Amino acid sequence: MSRMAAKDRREELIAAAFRVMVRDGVVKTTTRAVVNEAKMPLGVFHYCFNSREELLQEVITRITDSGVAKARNVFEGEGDLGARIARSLYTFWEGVELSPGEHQVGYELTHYALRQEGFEDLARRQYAHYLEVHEQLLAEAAESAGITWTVPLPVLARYLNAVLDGVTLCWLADRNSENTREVLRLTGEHLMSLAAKDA
Amino acid sequence: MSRMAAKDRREELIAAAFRVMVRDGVVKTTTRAVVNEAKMPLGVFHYCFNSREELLQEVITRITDSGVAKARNVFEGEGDLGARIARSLYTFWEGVELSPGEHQVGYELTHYALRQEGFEDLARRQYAHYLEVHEQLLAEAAESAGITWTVPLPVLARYLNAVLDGVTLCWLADRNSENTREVLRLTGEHLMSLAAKDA
DNA sequence: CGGCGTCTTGGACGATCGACCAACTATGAT
DNA sequence: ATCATAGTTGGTCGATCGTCCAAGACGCCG
Repeated sequence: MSRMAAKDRREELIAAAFRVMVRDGVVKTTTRAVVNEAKMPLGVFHYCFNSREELLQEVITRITDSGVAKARNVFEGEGDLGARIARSLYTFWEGVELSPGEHQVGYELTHYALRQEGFEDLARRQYAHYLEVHEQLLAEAAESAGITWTVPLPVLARYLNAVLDGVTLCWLADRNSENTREVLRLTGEHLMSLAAKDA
Repeated sequence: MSRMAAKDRREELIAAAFRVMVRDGVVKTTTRAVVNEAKMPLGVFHYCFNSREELLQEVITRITDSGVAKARNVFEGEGDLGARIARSLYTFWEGVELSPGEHQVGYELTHYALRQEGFEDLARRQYAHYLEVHEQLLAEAAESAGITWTVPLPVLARYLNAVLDGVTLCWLADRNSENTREVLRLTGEHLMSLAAKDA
Protein backbone atom coordinates (compact mmCIF):
# COMPACT_ATOMS: atom_id res chain seq x y z
CA MET A 1 0.00 0.00 0.00
CA SER A 2 1.24 3.43 -0.86
CA ARG A 3 2.28 5.43 2.13
CA MET A 4 -0.37 7.71 3.60
CA ALA A 5 -0.78 9.85 6.71
CA ALA A 6 -2.86 8.24 9.44
CA LYS A 7 -5.19 11.24 9.44
CA ASP A 8 -5.97 10.80 5.76
CA ARG A 9 -6.46 7.08 6.16
CA ARG A 10 -8.91 7.79 8.97
CA GLU A 11 -11.01 9.91 6.67
CA GLU A 12 -11.02 7.26 3.97
CA LEU A 13 -12.01 4.61 6.47
CA ILE A 14 -14.82 6.78 7.81
CA ALA A 15 -16.11 7.29 4.28
CA ALA A 16 -15.79 3.59 3.54
CA ALA A 17 -17.61 2.74 6.76
CA PHE A 18 -20.49 4.99 5.78
CA ARG A 19 -20.76 3.30 2.39
CA VAL A 20 -20.84 -0.11 4.03
CA MET A 21 -23.51 1.07 6.45
CA VAL A 22 -25.72 2.33 3.66
CA ARG A 23 -25.28 -0.89 1.73
CA ASP A 24 -25.35 -3.52 4.50
CA GLY A 25 -26.51 -1.80 7.69
CA VAL A 26 -24.74 -0.73 10.86
CA VAL A 27 -24.67 -4.20 12.41
CA LYS A 28 -22.78 -5.69 9.49
CA THR A 29 -20.27 -2.84 9.40
CA THR A 30 -17.39 -4.84 10.83
CA THR A 31 -13.77 -3.80 10.91
CA ARG A 32 -13.05 -6.30 8.16
CA ALA A 33 -15.91 -5.08 5.99
CA VAL A 34 -14.67 -1.50 6.32
CA VAL A 35 -11.03 -2.13 5.44
CA ASN A 36 -12.17 -4.36 2.61
CA GLU A 37 -14.37 -1.57 1.27
CA ALA A 38 -11.45 0.83 1.55
CA LYS A 39 -9.13 -1.78 -0.01
CA MET A 40 -6.73 -1.68 2.89
CA PRO A 41 -5.16 -4.49 4.93
CA LEU A 42 -6.88 -5.31 8.19
CA GLY A 43 -3.96 -4.16 10.32
CA VAL A 44 -4.57 -0.58 9.25
CA PHE A 45 -7.74 -0.35 11.25
CA HIS A 46 -6.38 -0.36 14.77
CA TYR A 47 -3.53 1.82 13.70
CA CYS A 48 -6.04 4.55 12.79
CA PHE A 49 -8.71 3.80 15.40
CA ASN A 50 -8.51 2.62 18.97
CA SER A 51 -11.68 0.60 18.54
CA ARG A 52 -14.65 -0.07 16.30
CA GLU A 53 -16.74 2.10 18.57
CA GLU A 54 -14.44 5.02 17.89
CA LEU A 55 -15.10 4.69 14.17
CA LEU A 56 -18.86 4.50 14.61
CA GLN A 57 -18.76 7.49 16.92
CA GLU A 58 -16.90 9.40 14.23
CA VAL A 59 -19.49 8.46 11.62
CA ILE A 60 -22.32 9.56 13.89
CA THR A 61 -20.84 12.99 14.50
CA ARG A 62 -20.19 13.46 10.78
CA ILE A 63 -23.77 12.60 9.92
CA THR A 64 -25.09 14.78 12.70
CA ASP A 65 -23.04 17.82 11.81
CA SER A 66 -23.40 18.05 8.06
CA GLY A 67 -24.76 14.87 6.61
CA VAL A 68 -28.40 13.98 6.23
CA ALA A 69 -29.50 17.04 8.15
CA LYS A 70 -28.27 19.17 5.31
CA ALA A 71 -31.15 18.03 3.15
CA ARG A 72 -33.51 19.72 5.58
CA ASN A 73 -31.67 23.02 5.40
CA VAL A 74 -33.65 24.37 2.52
CA PHE A 75 -36.01 27.10 3.56
CA GLU A 76 -34.17 29.46 1.22
CA GLY A 77 -35.56 30.86 -2.01
CA GLU A 78 -38.35 33.13 -3.20
CA GLY A 79 -42.10 33.19 -2.74
CA ASP A 80 -44.53 33.66 0.11
CA LEU A 81 -44.53 31.59 3.26
CA GLY A 82 -46.79 28.91 1.82
CA ALA A 83 -44.65 28.37 -1.24
CA ARG A 84 -41.47 28.25 0.78
CA ILE A 85 -42.83 25.77 3.26
CA ALA A 86 -44.14 23.55 0.50
CA ARG A 87 -40.83 23.70 -1.34
CA SER A 88 -38.85 22.93 1.80
CA LEU A 89 -40.92 19.88 2.58
CA TYR A 90 -40.70 18.75 -1.01
CA THR A 91 -36.94 19.17 -1.06
CA PHE A 92 -36.59 17.21 2.14
CA TRP A 93 -38.67 14.43 0.72
CA GLU A 94 -36.73 14.45 -2.53
CA GLY A 95 -33.64 13.77 -0.45
CA VAL A 96 -35.26 10.80 1.26
CA GLU A 97 -36.46 9.19 -1.94
CA LEU A 98 -33.12 9.85 -3.59
CA SER A 99 -31.05 8.11 -0.93
CA PRO A 100 -33.20 6.16 1.50
CA GLY A 101 -30.23 4.19 2.79
CA GLU A 102 -28.56 7.24 4.25
CA HIS A 103 -31.62 8.12 6.28
CA GLN A 104 -32.03 4.52 7.32
CA VAL A 105 -28.47 4.54 8.60
CA GLY A 106 -29.24 7.64 10.62
CA TYR A 107 -31.96 5.81 12.52
CA GLU A 108 -29.87 2.69 12.95
CA LEU A 109 -27.05 4.73 14.43
CA THR A 110 -29.45 6.46 16.80
CA HIS A 111 -30.66 3.13 18.14
CA TYR A 112 -27.11 1.83 18.27
CA ALA A 113 -26.05 4.84 20.33
CA LEU A 114 -29.03 4.51 22.66
CA ARG A 115 -28.02 0.94 23.46
CA GLN A 116 -24.28 1.52 23.77
CA GLU A 117 -23.16 2.40 27.27
CA GLY A 118 -21.83 5.95 27.32
CA PHE A 119 -23.12 6.72 23.84
CA GLU A 120 -26.53 8.02 24.89
CA ASP A 121 -25.16 11.53 24.70
CA LEU A 122 -24.43 11.07 21.02
CA ALA A 123 -28.06 10.29 20.28
CA ARG A 124 -29.04 13.19 22.49
CA ARG A 125 -26.79 15.56 20.61
CA GLN A 126 -27.97 14.18 17.28
CA TYR A 127 -31.57 15.16 17.97
CA ALA A 128 -30.63 18.37 19.72
CA HIS A 129 -28.92 19.31 16.49
CA TYR A 130 -31.92 18.38 14.35
CA LEU A 131 -34.26 20.37 16.56
CA GLU A 132 -31.91 23.33 16.50
CA VAL A 133 -31.75 23.29 12.71
CA HIS A 134 -35.52 23.13 12.39
CA GLU A 135 -35.92 25.88 14.95
CA GLN A 136 -33.58 28.14 13.07
CA LEU A 137 -35.30 27.34 9.80
CA LEU A 138 -38.72 28.17 11.16
CA ALA A 139 -37.40 31.35 12.72
CA GLU A 140 -35.85 32.54 9.48
CA ALA A 141 -38.96 31.71 7.53
CA ALA A 142 -41.08 33.65 9.98
CA GLU A 143 -38.84 36.67 9.89
CA SER A 144 -38.55 36.89 6.12
CA ALA A 145 -42.29 36.39 5.72
CA GLY A 146 -43.19 38.93 8.36
CA ILE A 147 -45.12 36.55 10.52
CA THR A 148 -44.97 35.18 14.04
CA TRP A 149 -45.53 31.60 15.02
CA THR A 150 -48.47 31.17 17.36
CA VAL A 151 -46.76 28.15 18.90
CA PRO A 152 -43.49 28.21 20.86
CA LEU A 153 -40.61 27.61 18.48
CA PRO A 154 -39.13 24.59 20.31
CA VAL A 155 -42.52 22.88 20.20
CA LEU A 156 -43.02 23.69 16.54
CA ALA A 157 -39.54 22.44 15.68
CA ARG A 158 -40.17 19.20 17.53
CA TYR A 159 -43.46 18.81 15.74
CA LEU A 160 -41.85 19.30 12.35
CA ASN A 161 -39.04 16.94 13.21
CA ALA A 162 -41.53 14.33 14.38
CA VAL A 163 -43.56 14.44 11.18
CA LEU A 164 -40.46 14.18 9.00
CA ASP A 165 -39.00 11.32 11.01
CA GLY A 166 -42.36 9.60 11.18
CA VAL A 167 -43.20 9.71 7.52
CA THR A 168 -39.67 8.64 6.62
CA LEU A 169 -39.77 5.67 8.92
CA CYS A 170 -43.16 4.59 7.65
CA TRP A 171 -42.12 5.03 4.05
CA LEU A 172 -38.95 3.00 4.58
CA ALA A 173 -41.27 0.14 5.48
CA ASP A 174 -44.11 0.43 2.99
CA ARG A 175 -42.72 2.75 0.26
CA ASN A 176 -46.07 4.49 -0.17
CA SER A 177 -44.87 7.73 -1.75
CA GLU A 178 -48.26 9.06 -2.74
CA ASN A 179 -49.80 9.15 0.72
CA THR A 180 -46.56 10.37 2.22
CA ARG A 181 -46.56 13.40 -0.04
CA GLU A 182 -50.14 14.07 0.99
CA VAL A 183 -49.13 13.98 4.64
CA LEU A 184 -46.37 16.47 3.96
CA ARG A 185 -48.80 18.71 2.10
CA LEU A 186 -51.20 18.49 5.04
CA THR A 187 -48.39 19.35 7.43
CA GLY A 188 -47.42 22.34 5.32
CA GLU A 189 -50.95 23.69 5.43
CA HIS A 190 -51.03 23.14 9.16
CA LEU A 191 -47.82 25.08 9.63
CA MET A 192 -49.25 27.97 7.66
CA SER A 193 -52.33 28.02 9.88
CA LEU A 194 -49.98 28.52 12.82
CA ALA A 195 -48.53 31.74 11.43
CA ALA A 196 -49.90 35.16 12.42
CA LYS A 197 -49.14 38.32 10.49
CA ASP A 198 -46.94 40.71 12.39
CA ALA A 199 -48.55 43.95 13.49
CA MET B 1 -35.50 -29.61 33.72
CA SER B 2 -39.06 -30.64 34.20
CA ARG B 3 -40.63 -32.12 31.12
CA MET B 4 -42.58 -29.68 28.97
CA ALA B 5 -44.24 -29.68 25.55
CA ALA B 6 -42.19 -28.07 22.81
CA LYS B 7 -45.04 -25.69 22.03
CA ASP B 8 -45.12 -24.38 25.59
CA ARG B 9 -41.36 -24.01 25.67
CA ARG B 10 -41.58 -21.98 22.48
CA GLU B 11 -43.91 -19.52 24.15
CA GLU B 12 -41.68 -19.16 27.17
CA LEU B 13 -38.66 -18.61 24.94
CA ILE B 14 -40.50 -15.96 22.94
CA ALA B 15 -41.44 -14.18 26.14
CA ALA B 16 -37.90 -14.45 27.44
CA ALA B 17 -36.53 -13.13 24.16
CA PHE B 18 -38.78 -10.11 24.39
CA ARG B 19 -37.56 -9.38 27.90
CA VAL B 20 -33.95 -9.61 26.78
CA MET B 21 -34.67 -7.29 23.85
CA VAL B 22 -36.23 -4.68 26.10
CA ARG B 23 -33.33 -4.88 28.51
CA ASP B 24 -30.34 -5.27 26.19
CA GLY B 25 -31.53 -4.56 22.65
CA VAL B 26 -32.22 -6.75 19.64
CA VAL B 27 -28.57 -7.12 18.63
CA LYS B 28 -27.58 -8.58 21.97
CA THR B 29 -30.52 -10.99 22.01
CA THR B 30 -28.44 -14.09 21.30
CA THR B 31 -29.62 -17.65 21.57
CA ARG B 32 -27.58 -18.04 24.73
CA ALA B 33 -28.97 -14.87 26.28
CA VAL B 34 -32.51 -16.06 25.61
CA VAL B 35 -32.18 -19.53 27.07
CA ASN B 36 -30.31 -18.05 29.99
CA GLU B 37 -33.18 -15.61 30.60
CA ALA B 38 -35.63 -18.51 30.40
CA LYS B 39 -33.34 -20.61 32.64
CA MET B 40 -33.16 -23.41 30.10
CA PRO B 41 -30.16 -25.30 28.75
CA LEU B 42 -28.82 -24.13 25.39
CA GLY B 43 -29.81 -27.30 23.60
CA VAL B 44 -33.47 -26.46 24.03
CA PHE B 45 -33.26 -23.60 21.60
CA HIS B 46 -32.82 -25.48 18.35
CA TYR B 47 -35.25 -28.09 19.50
CA CYS B 48 -37.97 -25.43 19.62
CA PHE B 49 -36.78 -23.17 16.80
CA ASN B 50 -35.11 -23.92 13.50
CA SER B 51 -33.05 -20.76 13.76
CA ARG B 52 -32.58 -17.51 15.64
CA GLU B 53 -34.31 -15.72 12.79
CA GLU B 54 -37.40 -17.83 13.37
CA LEU B 55 -37.55 -16.65 16.97
CA LEU B 56 -37.13 -13.00 16.01
CA GLN B 57 -39.79 -13.38 13.36
CA GLU B 58 -42.13 -14.78 15.98
CA VAL B 59 -41.44 -11.86 18.31
CA ILE B 60 -42.10 -9.37 15.53
CA THR B 61 -45.47 -10.84 14.66
CA ARG B 62 -46.48 -10.95 18.32
CA ILE B 63 -45.59 -7.30 18.80
CA THR B 64 -47.30 -6.34 15.57
CA ASP B 65 -50.51 -8.15 16.34
CA SER B 66 -51.23 -7.26 19.92
CA GLY B 67 -48.24 -5.78 21.64
CA VAL B 68 -47.23 -2.18 21.60
CA ALA B 69 -49.96 -1.29 19.13
CA LYS B 70 -52.51 -2.07 21.81
CA ALA B 71 -51.54 1.10 23.66
CA ARG B 72 -52.82 3.08 20.71
CA ASN B 73 -56.17 1.34 20.69
CA VAL B 74 -57.84 3.75 23.06
CA PHE B 75 -60.32 5.98 21.35
CA GLU B 76 -63.03 4.53 23.57
CA GLY B 77 -64.84 6.43 26.32
CA GLU B 78 -67.12 9.41 26.78
CA GLY B 79 -66.96 13.02 25.79
CA ASP B 80 -66.94 15.06 22.62
CA LEU B 81 -64.44 14.56 19.81
CA GLY B 82 -61.89 16.94 21.28
CA ALA B 83 -61.86 15.26 24.65
CA ARG B 84 -61.61 11.82 23.12
CA ILE B 85 -58.74 12.76 20.86
CA ALA B 86 -56.88 14.40 23.71
CA ARG B 87 -57.42 11.38 25.92
CA SER B 88 -56.30 8.98 23.23
CA LEU B 89 -53.08 10.85 22.61
CA TYR B 90 -52.47 11.13 26.32
CA THR B 91 -53.04 7.41 26.83
CA PHE B 92 -50.67 6.58 24.01
CA TRP B 93 -48.03 8.79 25.52
CA GLU B 94 -48.58 7.33 28.95
CA GLY B 95 -47.73 3.98 27.44
CA VAL B 96 -44.50 5.26 25.97
CA GLU B 97 -43.29 6.86 29.16
CA LEU B 98 -44.33 3.82 31.14
CA SER B 99 -42.33 1.34 29.08
CA PRO B 100 -39.97 3.09 26.66
CA GLY B 101 -37.99 -0.06 26.08
CA GLU B 102 -40.87 -1.86 24.43
CA HIS B 103 -41.33 0.91 21.90
CA GLN B 104 -37.60 1.09 21.34
CA VAL B 105 -37.59 -2.62 20.58
CA GLY B 106 -40.34 -2.08 18.04
CA TYR B 107 -38.17 0.30 16.07
CA GLU B 108 -35.11 -1.90 16.39
CA LEU B 109 -37.04 -4.84 15.03
CA THR B 110 -38.32 -2.78 12.12
CA HIS B 111 -34.80 -1.84 11.12
CA TYR B 112 -33.65 -5.41 11.67
CA ALA B 113 -36.38 -6.69 9.38
CA LEU B 114 -35.60 -4.08 6.72
CA ARG B 115 -32.00 -5.28 6.58
CA GLN B 116 -32.71 -9.00 6.72
CA GLU B 117 -33.12 -10.60 3.32
CA GLY B 118 -36.67 -11.84 2.95
CA PHE B 119 -37.88 -10.06 6.07
CA GLU B 120 -38.86 -6.81 4.40
CA ASP B 121 -42.43 -8.07 4.28
CA LEU B 122 -42.51 -8.28 8.05
CA ALA B 123 -41.69 -4.59 8.37
CA ARG B 124 -44.21 -3.88 5.67
CA ARG B 125 -46.91 -5.78 7.48
CA GLN B 126 -45.95 -4.16 10.77
CA TYR B 127 -46.68 -0.69 9.46
CA ALA B 128 -49.65 -1.80 7.42
CA HIS B 129 -51.10 -3.01 10.69
CA TYR B 130 -50.35 0.24 12.51
CA LEU B 131 -51.93 2.27 9.75
CA GLU B 132 -54.96 0.04 9.73
CA VAL B 133 -55.44 0.41 13.47
CA HIS B 134 -55.18 4.18 13.27
CA GLU B 135 -57.52 4.26 10.33
CA GLN B 136 -60.11 2.27 12.20
CA LEU B 137 -59.69 4.43 15.27
CA LEU B 138 -60.19 7.63 13.34
CA ALA B 139 -63.20 6.16 11.55
CA GLU B 140 -64.88 5.10 14.77
CA ALA B 141 -64.20 8.46 16.37
CA ALA B 142 -65.70 10.24 13.41
CA GLU B 143 -68.79 8.09 13.40
CA SER B 144 -69.55 8.35 17.08
CA ALA B 145 -68.95 12.09 17.05
CA GLY B 146 -71.07 12.66 13.96
CA ILE B 147 -68.33 14.23 11.93
CA THR B 148 -66.51 13.54 8.66
CA TRP B 149 -62.79 13.88 8.14
CA THR B 150 -61.93 16.45 5.49
CA VAL B 151 -58.80 14.49 4.64
CA PRO B 152 -58.72 10.98 3.17
CA LEU B 153 -58.57 8.45 5.97
CA PRO B 154 -55.39 6.66 4.81
CA VAL B 155 -53.58 9.99 4.70
CA LEU B 156 -54.85 11.02 8.10
CA ALA B 157 -53.88 7.68 9.59
CA ARG B 158 -50.39 7.98 8.15
CA TYR B 159 -50.12 11.49 9.51
CA LEU B 160 -51.14 10.38 12.98
CA ASN B 161 -48.80 7.43 12.85
CA ALA B 162 -45.96 9.67 11.75
CA VAL B 163 -46.42 12.13 14.58
CA LEU B 164 -46.59 9.37 17.18
CA ASP B 165 -43.53 7.59 15.81
CA GLY B 166 -41.69 10.86 15.41
CA VAL B 167 -42.25 12.21 18.89
CA THR B 168 -41.46 8.83 20.40
CA LEU B 169 -38.19 8.53 18.53
CA CYS B 170 -37.16 12.04 19.49
CA TRP B 171 -38.14 11.53 23.10
CA LEU B 172 -36.18 8.28 23.30
CA ALA B 173 -33.13 10.38 22.51
CA ASP B 174 -33.66 13.57 24.51
CA ARG B 175 -36.37 12.63 27.05
CA ASN B 176 -38.03 16.03 26.79
CA SER B 177 -41.50 15.13 28.02
CA GLU B 178 -42.82 18.65 28.35
CA ASN B 179 -42.36 19.69 24.73
CA THR B 180 -43.49 16.30 23.53
CA ARG B 181 -46.81 16.68 25.31
CA GLU B 182 -47.19 20.10 23.72
CA VAL B 183 -46.63 18.57 20.30
CA LEU B 184 -49.30 15.98 20.98
CA ARG B 185 -51.69 18.70 22.16
CA LEU B 186 -50.97 20.64 18.99
CA THR B 187 -51.61 17.55 16.91
CA GLY B 188 -54.88 16.94 18.67
CA GLU B 189 -56.07 20.45 17.90
CA HIS B 190 -55.01 19.97 14.31
CA LEU B 191 -57.01 16.79 14.01
CA MET B 192 -60.10 18.53 15.35
CA SER B 193 -59.71 21.24 12.74
CA LEU B 194 -59.88 18.53 10.11
CA ALA B 195 -63.32 17.36 11.21
CA ALA B 196 -66.51 18.63 9.56
CA LYS B 197 -69.93 18.24 11.13
CA ASP B 198 -72.12 15.83 9.22
CA ALA B 199 -75.10 17.33 7.45
C1' DC C 1 -43.05 -55.42 30.62
C1' DG C 2 -41.10 -53.56 26.36
C1' DG C 3 -40.79 -50.47 22.97
C1' DC C 4 -41.31 -45.98 20.82
C1' DG C 5 -42.00 -41.34 20.25
C1' DT C 6 -41.03 -36.94 22.73
C1' DC C 7 -38.17 -34.32 25.23
C1' DT C 8 -33.57 -33.16 27.64
C1' DT C 9 -28.82 -32.13 27.96
C1' DG C 10 -23.93 -30.99 27.64
C1' DG C 11 -20.59 -30.60 24.62
C1' DA C 12 -18.55 -29.60 20.29
C1' DC C 13 -17.95 -27.52 15.60
C1' DG C 14 -16.76 -24.00 12.36
C1' DA C 15 -17.25 -19.25 11.46
C1' DT C 16 -16.69 -14.56 12.59
C1' DC C 17 -15.63 -10.97 15.33
C1' DG C 18 -12.59 -7.06 17.72
C1' DA C 19 -8.21 -6.55 19.06
C1' DC C 20 -3.27 -7.05 19.20
C1' DC C 21 1.58 -7.57 17.93
C1' DA C 22 6.19 -8.21 16.00
C1' DA C 23 8.67 -7.59 12.01
C1' DC C 24 9.42 -4.80 8.26
C1' DT C 25 9.79 -0.48 5.39
C1' DA C 26 9.68 4.20 4.03
C1' DT C 27 10.61 9.11 5.21
C1' DG C 28 12.86 13.09 6.77
C1' DA C 29 15.81 15.57 9.95
C1' DT C 30 20.50 15.72 11.59
C1' DA D 1 24.95 7.87 6.46
C1' DT D 2 22.41 7.46 10.69
C1' DC D 3 18.71 7.16 13.28
C1' DA D 4 14.24 8.16 15.19
C1' DT D 5 9.65 8.54 13.76
C1' DA D 6 5.70 7.14 11.25
C1' DG D 7 3.46 3.89 8.52
C1' DT D 8 2.63 -1.01 6.68
C1' DT D 9 1.59 -5.79 6.92
C1' DG D 10 0.09 -10.60 7.78
C1' DG D 11 -0.76 -13.52 11.15
C1' DT D 12 -2.85 -14.79 15.47
C1' DC D 13 -5.27 -14.65 19.85
C1' DG D 14 -9.39 -15.31 22.77
C1' DA D 15 -14.21 -14.55 22.88
C1' DT D 16 -18.63 -15.17 21.14
C1' DC D 17 -21.78 -16.53 17.97
C1' DG D 18 -25.45 -19.86 15.55
C1' DT D 19 -25.95 -24.44 14.84
C1' DC D 20 -25.78 -29.29 15.36
C1' DC D 21 -25.56 -33.93 17.44
C1' DA D 22 -25.34 -38.12 20.20
C1' DA D 23 -26.67 -40.06 24.23
C1' DG D 24 -29.73 -40.34 27.74
C1' DA D 25 -34.27 -39.76 30.33
C1' DC D 26 -39.11 -39.56 30.51
C1' DG D 27 -43.92 -41.03 29.70
C1' DC D 28 -47.49 -43.26 27.19
C1' DC D 29 -49.57 -47.26 24.72
C1' DG D 30 -49.62 -51.96 23.50
